[in-house]
Amino acid sequence: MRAGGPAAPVPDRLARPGVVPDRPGTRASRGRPRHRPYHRRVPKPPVLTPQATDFPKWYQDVVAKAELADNGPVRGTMVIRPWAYGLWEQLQGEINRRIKAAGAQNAYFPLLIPASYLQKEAEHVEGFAPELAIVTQGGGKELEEPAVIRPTSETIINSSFSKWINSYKDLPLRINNWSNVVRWELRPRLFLRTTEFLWQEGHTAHATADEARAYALQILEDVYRSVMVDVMGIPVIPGLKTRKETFAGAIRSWTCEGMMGDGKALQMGTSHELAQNFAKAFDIRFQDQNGEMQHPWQTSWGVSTRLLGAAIMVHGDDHGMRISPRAAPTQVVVMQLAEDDAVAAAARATVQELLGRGVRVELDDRVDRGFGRRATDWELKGAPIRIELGKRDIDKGEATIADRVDRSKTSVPLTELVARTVEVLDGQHQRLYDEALARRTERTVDVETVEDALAAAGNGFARIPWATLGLEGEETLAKQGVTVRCLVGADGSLSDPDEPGVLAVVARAY
RNA sequence: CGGGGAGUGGCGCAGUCUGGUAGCGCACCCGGCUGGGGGCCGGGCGGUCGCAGGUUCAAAUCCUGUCUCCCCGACCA
Repeated sequence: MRAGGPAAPVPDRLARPGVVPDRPGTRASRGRPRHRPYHRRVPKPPVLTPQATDFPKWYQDVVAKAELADNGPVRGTMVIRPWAYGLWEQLQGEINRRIKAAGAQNAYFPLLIPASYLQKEAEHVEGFAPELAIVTQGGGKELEEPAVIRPTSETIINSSFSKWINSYKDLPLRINNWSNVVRWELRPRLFLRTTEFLWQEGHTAHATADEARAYALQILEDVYRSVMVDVMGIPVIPGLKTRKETFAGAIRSWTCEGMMGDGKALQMGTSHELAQNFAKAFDIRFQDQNGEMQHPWQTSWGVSTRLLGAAIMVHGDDHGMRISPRAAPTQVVVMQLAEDDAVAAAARATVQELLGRGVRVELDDRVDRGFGRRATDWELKGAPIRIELGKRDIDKGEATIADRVDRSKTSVPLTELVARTVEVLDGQHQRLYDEALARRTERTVDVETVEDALAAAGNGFARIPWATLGLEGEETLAKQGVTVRCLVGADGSLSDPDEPGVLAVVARAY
């Protein structure tokens, strides 16, 4: 940086390779089509591979320019800014509703956990010990027993479960906790792996192993996959984690894996079968119908603010974020373009009408800012639709609908404005999903050898028979930075590794 | 821990090699013009140069030490 004299001018656009900055510039305004792309055609960006250094750069640019998050003062911590937090709140709402529909209740457990609790489950402590933050002082005095800042809450929640569960009539017990947790990760990345992150963690206890397993899968399907697919518009692969990737203390971990814009995988949510491991460690027992004492069978499951990272990396384009209207904190931004009473009145009326239709709408009347700045800001944030209302429009009895998904603009009569807006809004989710699915399909290949899997993982996902890969193959790949993301049945179903025909999905991952 | 890079107004940087009045862009404030894609003109506010010590008449700049942050990899929601 300092060696070569003045740095080359960097275009103030999001830096993505091969993209000519598309300064809108002059454009003939006469005889323009009613539906038009509003950017000069630019060459498609080259296919980004996981090895390319540009995607992480692009990601960081989006996070900064769309004002999603800042680094906190302590390494790895994150300030979540309003737009990103608004998105999180939307996701929380959708997740919360589904969790409750699945029969779980919300409760809250403490941030601080006695250090000894972590010790009680051998694999669990081994898995988390390296990344614990530990409080050794309180009130100016050395604590008799250090307190761990929760990295996850299995231990403290199960210590309560042991008090709450006595009879088979107390089962199933299904508790969810919205919280923040701290894991001292080696390399933090905003949203994807921060030292502190927000999440929900569900913890349940059941009378039988089958019931516990069914519930873990129910959460995976009805809560996680549903929110990712139906709300965020992100196709995911539900599957089983390999032994190597299983949660510390669980016997099976299920995952929803998503493919990011550069072909890398991201684990977007997990659901674990804990068997009786924690029940034994915390002496949770119930008396069954026959009067026998038994340990319950348990699950735990969680999704975190990492989902926001996925939202950015799956749908983002050269102009910033794109968000499904089902998840967007604001679905429609009504832009008042001129300091003019008629325009202002029309803008306010449009906002009111949209509110009446149940649309999350925001008025942008910052007429003291240049139009370009305002439009670009909303585009970076990925607001699904902008309605542009200026004097020209009003005089003609029209308004402009700007669609963030394909960056098209359409002039519509004011009388049809709200109906057309809702129509466009309704179609956006599917278009985003289809785009992401098409990319994943294009970048997923079936292979038969470890070498081919390794090569293919440079571009996206590779599927290889688990019987062919095996534990050895998994190790070989891992040394090259390629991991088995999950195991799926040949027909895409959830399967056990022992079943014939099971496929391993391998990829590089975040 | 290994490999790179950086600490200079709020943000991004130049200045360091060759010591000598701390600069630029953006942002911000004021006034005006503009307003359909990151606007224009004019006027302003704002800096103990990461920290500590040393050399020197004089240190952002040279020397020694130290701290922190960022990026790439190993760990992981």
